Amino acid sequence: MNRDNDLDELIGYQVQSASLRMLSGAQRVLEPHGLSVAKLTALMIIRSNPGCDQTALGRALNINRSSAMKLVNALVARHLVERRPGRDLRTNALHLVSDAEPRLAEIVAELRGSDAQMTARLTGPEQETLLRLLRKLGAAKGRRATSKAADAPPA
Amino acid sequence: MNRDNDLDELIGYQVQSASLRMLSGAQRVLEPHGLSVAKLTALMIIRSNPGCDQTALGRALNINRSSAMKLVNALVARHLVERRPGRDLRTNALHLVSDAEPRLAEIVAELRGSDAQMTARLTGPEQETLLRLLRKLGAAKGRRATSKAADAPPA
DNA sequence: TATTGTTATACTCTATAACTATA
DNA sequence: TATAGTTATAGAGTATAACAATA
Repeated sequence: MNRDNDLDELIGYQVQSASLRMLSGAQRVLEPHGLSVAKLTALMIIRSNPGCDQTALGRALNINRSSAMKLVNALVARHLVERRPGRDLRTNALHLVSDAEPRLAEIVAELRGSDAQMTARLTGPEQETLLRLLRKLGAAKGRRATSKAADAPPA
Repeated sequence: MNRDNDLDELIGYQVQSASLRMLSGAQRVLEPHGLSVAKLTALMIIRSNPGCDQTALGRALNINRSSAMKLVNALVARHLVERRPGRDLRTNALHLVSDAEPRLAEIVAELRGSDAQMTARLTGPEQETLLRLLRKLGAAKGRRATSKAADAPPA
């Protein structure tokens, strides 16, 4: 197949292509654990913000309350997260369960291995440059990616 | 919200984050045209490979026959693509409709504008470097991203 | 009134499996 | 047998809208 393509010159398109390729590696690691990138990100956020509520988690993930609830349901079902009484009677306080921490560490280690494998084509300095440019591309300056989540205005 | 995150050091994670951010810009452009990134990519592939069949299109997009068919249905409904008789009686030959070319050109122009806007934070040389590294990251060497599409073995 | 969690419902994208016609 | 298209069905992820309890 001819892959000639007006889009190849767009950074957004190349980023998206690279993302899809690397995603497959991440999914190979995460699927056996019943996780996805979004779920793993949620776990990281909960770990860094113990006691946060579902709405705040949704805002951080750019999804709405309803979707955040489903995501938390899945993490609770996997015995990774628990809902404790929150700051008032409407609110849940999200916490990692006690043994989630080491499980998370193991998953991240596997992920690092997969990431290293998939970026082996680049030299060390190239990898550093790529990371720096990607971070610069995304460095928030008050603005956030627009989302359709009515319940999830900018964090 | 504290965004501390073990994953931020992973290239795959940064690529994915950047992809999600840039996707929102692309979607703003594509949605009014009833398109998505996958649909636009399909149009590019069909334009570069006039007469290709649906299964080949699916392979190129890493989706299976069934999904490729739905995608083509949507493009036909939008009067962008037509199915003509193929090389044998089982096969469709996919072609852009006659006026799709200028519509495509306009969409790509809009997309270029959106891309430029979203990468304005990087200098010109930085943009070139980023593009080069992303391409190097993805440069196929006989291998392809693994997919779950049973119908879509490597292209 | 506003907010949190929840439920019901729907849409998009993709997958698997089975069927039909053709090769 | 194998292949191309199709159909039916299902699952993941997300959205909107409405409701109850609480603030």
